[in-house]
Amino acid sequence: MRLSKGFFPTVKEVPTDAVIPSHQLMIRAGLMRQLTAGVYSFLPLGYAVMKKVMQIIREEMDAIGGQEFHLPALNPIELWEETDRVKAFGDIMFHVKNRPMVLAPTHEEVITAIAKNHVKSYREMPQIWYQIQTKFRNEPRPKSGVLRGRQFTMKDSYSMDATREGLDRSYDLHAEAYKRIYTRCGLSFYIVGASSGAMGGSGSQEFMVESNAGEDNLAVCAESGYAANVEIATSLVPPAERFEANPAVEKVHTPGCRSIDEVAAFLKLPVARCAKSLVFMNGTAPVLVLMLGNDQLNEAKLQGVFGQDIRPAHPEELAQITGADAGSIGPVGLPATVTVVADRRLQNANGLVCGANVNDHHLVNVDLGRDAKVSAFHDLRSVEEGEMSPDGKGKLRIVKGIEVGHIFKLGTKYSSAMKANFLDEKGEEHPIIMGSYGIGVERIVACHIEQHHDEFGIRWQKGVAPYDVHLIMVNKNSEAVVAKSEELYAELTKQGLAVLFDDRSDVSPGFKFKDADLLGMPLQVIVGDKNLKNNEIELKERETGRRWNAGVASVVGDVVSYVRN
RNA sequence: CGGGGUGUGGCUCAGCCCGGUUAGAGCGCUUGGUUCGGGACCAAGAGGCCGGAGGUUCGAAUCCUCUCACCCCGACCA
Repeated sequence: MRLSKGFFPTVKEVPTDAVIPSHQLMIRAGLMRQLTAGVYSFLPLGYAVMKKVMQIIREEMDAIGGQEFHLPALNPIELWEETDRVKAFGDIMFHVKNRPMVLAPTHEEVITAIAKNHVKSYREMPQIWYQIQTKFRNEPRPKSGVLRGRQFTMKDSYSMDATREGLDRSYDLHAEAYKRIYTRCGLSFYIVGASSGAMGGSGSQEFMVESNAGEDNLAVCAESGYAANVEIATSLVPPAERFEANPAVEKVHTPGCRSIDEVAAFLKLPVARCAKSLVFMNGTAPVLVLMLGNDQLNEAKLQGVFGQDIRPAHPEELAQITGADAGSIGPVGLPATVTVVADRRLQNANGLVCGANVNDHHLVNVDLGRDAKVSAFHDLRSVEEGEMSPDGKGKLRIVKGIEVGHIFKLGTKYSSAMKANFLDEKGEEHPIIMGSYGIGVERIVACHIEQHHDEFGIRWQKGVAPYDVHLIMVNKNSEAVVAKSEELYAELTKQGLAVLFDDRSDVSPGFKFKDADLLGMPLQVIVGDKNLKNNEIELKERETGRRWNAGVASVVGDVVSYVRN
């Protein structure tokens, strides 16, 4: 493609609305333009990258036996009522105003509807069905360019198996395919254990790219390779102590002490002797949660125990339930209607300080087994930077990450709800055992830029670069330069390379070099007067900035072998 | 949904507090000329009912009220 003919709207100035590098560069390099919040038009150069990424995905999905579908984005709302996900998605799902229809935010329902009608026997499985299509989600706050949009492209696939073992195989196939996809897309990534959230199901892993622009926090350990979303991450931390002496509970006056630090300082006890109480409402049922010291409660873990509907109690509710305000609440002497759960670190603990359920008073010498009715101990705390990895091999680091893929063992959640059943070899009917596997296509593009750019622009890696080489005709006034540039353009194209040819006659050489660095093709071929007089052509590697000259006679071969590696 | 910020030519912004001729700059664009290896120069041009509606005033980009859009932080996030 000739730059003089094509549509490549580059911009020198950083767009005001873009704050992260990938967003800025996607605008500046003319990959895309925003239409409205969370909705972007892909311009030819950006779409060329999208197509490259989608092709890689397609090849790897096909390689594990995937079959590509094209599914409707417009769905009857009844379909989503069958699985109760109209409610589950809530405001996230776009509803059509003049028909009882919705815009699909994902495709479990449509896939399951097809399977229900056509997959009737264990003999017909396993199946892997996928699509690469636009999804719609009414994100409350779109942000970071294409990283969180209201309309985006997603590859999602669904596996159907007759057995749990089959599901495990399908899941593993996807995990391996995903590793190949991200590697081919030039991303370095973590595979982390994740919470399956509202998708349901038994197991899930996320593929995460480390980035400051990320919205998820990960606990990673370089020594052991441990990596987990902090929503489920664990660490090796000692439990609270158990003391021999176990005196009776005593109520003490603790004026003005609201936080754990204040209470510990006032009583001259270590923070690790304190048990912090938090009150939640599980629907209408109050739940008191105990954490050791200043351990942070992990609400995702709490939701794992009680479900999605649990929420912090309001201040009025606190007083009503416990008789005290936050800071003086505790597990001793609560009404039987209050469920008490505690973090595992508190198991068997005694000698604790807790709120007395009377403002400005605390209890000391509390033995949770003796003095309170703790119904269960769970892992409820958030891990902290610097704690030991659960395998004990090294310290945890907390990093931010961008989710570029998520794989789930769904099980039978959707097949049961929609009665998508099959007959096994004994003639017994069972719901199909499903998996669901997603990849955000735009996120791969944005993450690629996040990981491969510098102050001058993008540095595409070979696998996803929209063009293989950027051919620069430096000086249009030199007939020799023009002729050689045209010749190279024709010849390289003939060799099967995708060539972006800066043949513009109305911009200065400097302008062309800046544009080439901004657009970021892996190799620049620079045809200029001075080198040409010596029968040489300059080559520049964008990644490293390395430059070298090739002889006129060998340059085509050199470029071709560089591109093909 | 809470908190903060911004809307002025295609882009980046000034002007607004303290109302007062024809609303500015740089970049980009058009025309002509010069230039040609790291975002060139000269000259002449085109382009804006200052996000929208209402109000105050002799007079509003500027003050007041409402509203819309976008961005950021938080909440939320299969």
